[in-house]
Amino acid sequence: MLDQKLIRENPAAVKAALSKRNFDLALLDDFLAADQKWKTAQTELDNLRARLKAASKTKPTPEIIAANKKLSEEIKQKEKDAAALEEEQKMKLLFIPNLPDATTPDGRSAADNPEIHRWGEPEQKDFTVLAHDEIGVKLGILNFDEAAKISGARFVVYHGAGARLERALINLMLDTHAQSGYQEVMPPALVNAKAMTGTGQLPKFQEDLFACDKGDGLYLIPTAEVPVTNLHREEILDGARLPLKYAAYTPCFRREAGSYGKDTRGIIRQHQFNKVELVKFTRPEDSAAELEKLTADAEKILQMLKLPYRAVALSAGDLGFSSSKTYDLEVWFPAQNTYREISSCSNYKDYQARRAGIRFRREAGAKPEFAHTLNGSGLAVGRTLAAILENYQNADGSVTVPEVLRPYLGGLAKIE
RNA sequence: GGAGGAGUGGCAGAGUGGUCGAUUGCGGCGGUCUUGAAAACCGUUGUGCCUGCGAAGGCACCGUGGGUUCAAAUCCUACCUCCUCCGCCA
Repeated sequence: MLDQKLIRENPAAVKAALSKRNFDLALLDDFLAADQKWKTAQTELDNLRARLKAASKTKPTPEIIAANKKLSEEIKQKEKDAAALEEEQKMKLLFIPNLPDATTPDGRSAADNPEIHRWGEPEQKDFTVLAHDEIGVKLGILNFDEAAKISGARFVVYHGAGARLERALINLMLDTHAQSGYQEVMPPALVNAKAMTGTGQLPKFQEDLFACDKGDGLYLIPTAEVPVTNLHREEILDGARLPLKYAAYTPCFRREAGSYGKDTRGIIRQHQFNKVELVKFTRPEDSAAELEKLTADAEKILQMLKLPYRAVALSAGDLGFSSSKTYDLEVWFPAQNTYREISSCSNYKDYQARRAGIRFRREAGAKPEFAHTLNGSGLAVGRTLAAILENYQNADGSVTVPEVLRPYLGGLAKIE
């Protein structure tokens, strides 16, 4: 969330920044009004408490007790009022998105996202490349009928070399990131509401999440960003140890509400998919440079796999709710003749840190400051597999295994 | 799932109704001493919110919520987490 003092003291500047997003500025005024109400009530409450506190320290004569009793009742009522007002103020604050970074390009939608650079040249094939799902079914490594039977739409069953390829990709990614200094972690895939609030999925995006309905308050994670970022929730980190870098493989679960009709074929948009995620905790002054490095670390996987891709910068209007700056990596899909997102790398600055209470101390005795958090896919595994099925497809319907993966597949060079 | 025990400041650990934001020790920071360091000694050392240009001041926080009371770290209650034992289980 944003710093409430910043909103109070510079409402015009905050509005100007938020107006670059697709955000209803009236919500900001709502917040300011609620904030003022709460502050007034809280000040009155503090004054009453001060009176009772002083009175309670004197000897308890009957008169004093009678007077205190009255005061005490007044305080109780005021406490309820103030608590309700604070709740309202906080809730409104949680619905205000992050401010776009100064370097985030202006623009209203994905159509306005400028391309930053391209890597690799899409191979010119002298045959028609089949879509990843079509070739996957033909090769017997993807099965959508079985998935529909046991789970429903937007699920897939991997078989044989397909299952093995998915696993190989996970290992390649984790091994590579470990060598780049990321600590591998394997977190739970079920988390509580506090964690979801800390990273910004709740309260606004509840309908995008799968939730357990047995009253245990647990949600299936939509990304490893949630458990890994919340690893340090309500902590004060040692500034000397920053940046902290984590890499995690987890399955991810998304309802994909509101994406009806989009990517209904194939494994591009599934309710459950695998992803390796990179997460960093940095000092504020380092986060911009760390975003560049994190993006490069994700790109490295695509380069090792020799998959053509491009990097785009998300324009302010296309930016995720909690992000201040985001680069998307888009891999080439020959059958669709287009680049599709395979990684999203973001600098959240102190937005998640403030929600989740993630702070650090520059040195012993220094005041705690909010850390900056960043994360990015390194990469979405299913989409990587899909990209391989298309980019490495041969005229005879076989698929060559990228060289870097072969050691993970017992030397397998071709799926046929 | 059952039976017990415990959650207090960076850590350890006192505190069982008012004078407690909290004794003390360790650690941290500053200083004295020393050529320097160690030791010793002295001082200092939590977080958040609000008012204020500032100096300063006010309030809250002893796992979390609710309750009792004029007054709660302290009593009651529910929940969470951890530990020990039993059961069950991959």
